[in-house]
Amino acid sequence: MRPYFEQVYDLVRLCPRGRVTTYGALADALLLPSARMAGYAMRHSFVSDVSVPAHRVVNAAGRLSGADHFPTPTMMAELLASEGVRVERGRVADFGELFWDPATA
DNA sequence: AGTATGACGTCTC
DNA sequence: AGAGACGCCATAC
Repeated sequence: MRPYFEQVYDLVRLCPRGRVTTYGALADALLLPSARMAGYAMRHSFVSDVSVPAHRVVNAAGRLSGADHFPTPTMMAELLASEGVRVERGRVADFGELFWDPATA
């Protein structure tokens, strides 16, 4: 059994460009006991040298809850925007359509 | 070994 | 709609 974080990283890396997923969905797909672990792993991934498209992971409401943890608060939205994801007022506009279910990966 | 801490989720006010 | 309370459980200290 590999470390929790690594499992989360691998799954997030599978997220197609221009799509987004949620912490809860990741937790469910990985059978994580709680969604907090997904977020915790993401935060740790940033301090680690792991390259993970963390900007594609948002909370259940499509909010960019992790934006504050990026080098700059606007970086997350910029990255998403550059992939064709519309971000308005700190949340994904077409979250319902852009949502990518990690369980179907 | 015990306490504190969350890039969450859901309910309540 | 916005804000606060609580449950969740692996890591960090």
